[in-house]
Amino acid sequence: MNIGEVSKNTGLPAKTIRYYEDIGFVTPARGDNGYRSFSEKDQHKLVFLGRARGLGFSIEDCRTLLALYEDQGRASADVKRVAQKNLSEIDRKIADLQAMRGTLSHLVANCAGDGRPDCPILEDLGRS
Amino acid sequence: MNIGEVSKNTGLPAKTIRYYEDIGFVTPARGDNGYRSFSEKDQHKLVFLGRARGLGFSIEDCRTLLALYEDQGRASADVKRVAQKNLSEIDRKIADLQAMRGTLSHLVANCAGDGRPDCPILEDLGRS
DNA sequence: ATAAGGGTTCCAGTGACGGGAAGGTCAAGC
DNA sequence: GCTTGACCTTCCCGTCACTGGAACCCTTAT
Repeated sequence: MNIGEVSKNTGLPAKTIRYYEDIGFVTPARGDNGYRSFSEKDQHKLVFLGRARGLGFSIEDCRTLLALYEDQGRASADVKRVAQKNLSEIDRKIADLQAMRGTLSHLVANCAGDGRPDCPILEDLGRS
Repeated sequence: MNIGEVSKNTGLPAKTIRYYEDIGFVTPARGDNGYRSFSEKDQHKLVFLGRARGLGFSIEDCRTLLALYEDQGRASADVKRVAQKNLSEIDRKIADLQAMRGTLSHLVANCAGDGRPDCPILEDLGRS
């Protein structure tokens, strides 16, 4: 398969697939014309990676997960540890965003949003 | 004031303050030795910027907010619009993260996390 | 005189790609 | 055979908001 078809099948942009080759996630064969020739297994890996990225795993975590995926003798504890770390990270990000959201929504609610210059948002940002 | 003191007072790293000068947020005077010499007003702006960044506003939004802050004839509607856009963006990010969190926490909960290779996390990522 | 602790500029790197240029290849239609 | 258009290739720069580090200058205290 050429990269275009793999892109369509996996939902990953061709640019991303080339990048994933650069960083060693897949190593597709090459045809005589220099085109990448992806196997089913390559495509399957890319689907795996797309899903892992979609769950917020970093590239390095994906590398670990892919290695575990291909290691029949893995311990599920190793997988779980990576996933839990990511989960904690996600929780931290949510908490950060919710703290921002709390302050900001309060300020927005109190701003008249009319033609007058008085604005609690700017007052808060500029308070001494 | 030298950059070190301003850094301490504002909580912003000196590197960040220099960067904020580069992009035109502040234009501190210079002493004979070439050192930056910050006024109270410069420092106040930096505090403002630090708070705005802390609420998730982008650099470009900060630029807009700073201009509005310094414009006595502003309309609070202009400020509110910027803030609401940021709030929407934050909401979108929270929703994305919570979707990840939902899937991931479910998978983590179902993973034994022991020495055996069976792992619902990898199974899900690799499902066909 | 020296050492510590400021300050300065400039360049490169981060994460995970995306945009776009310059060019090679392939299949279809005329 | 020629052209057209869609596809593919590599390469390099840009993103965002900084951060790290090198190489060097200035100030103050000992």
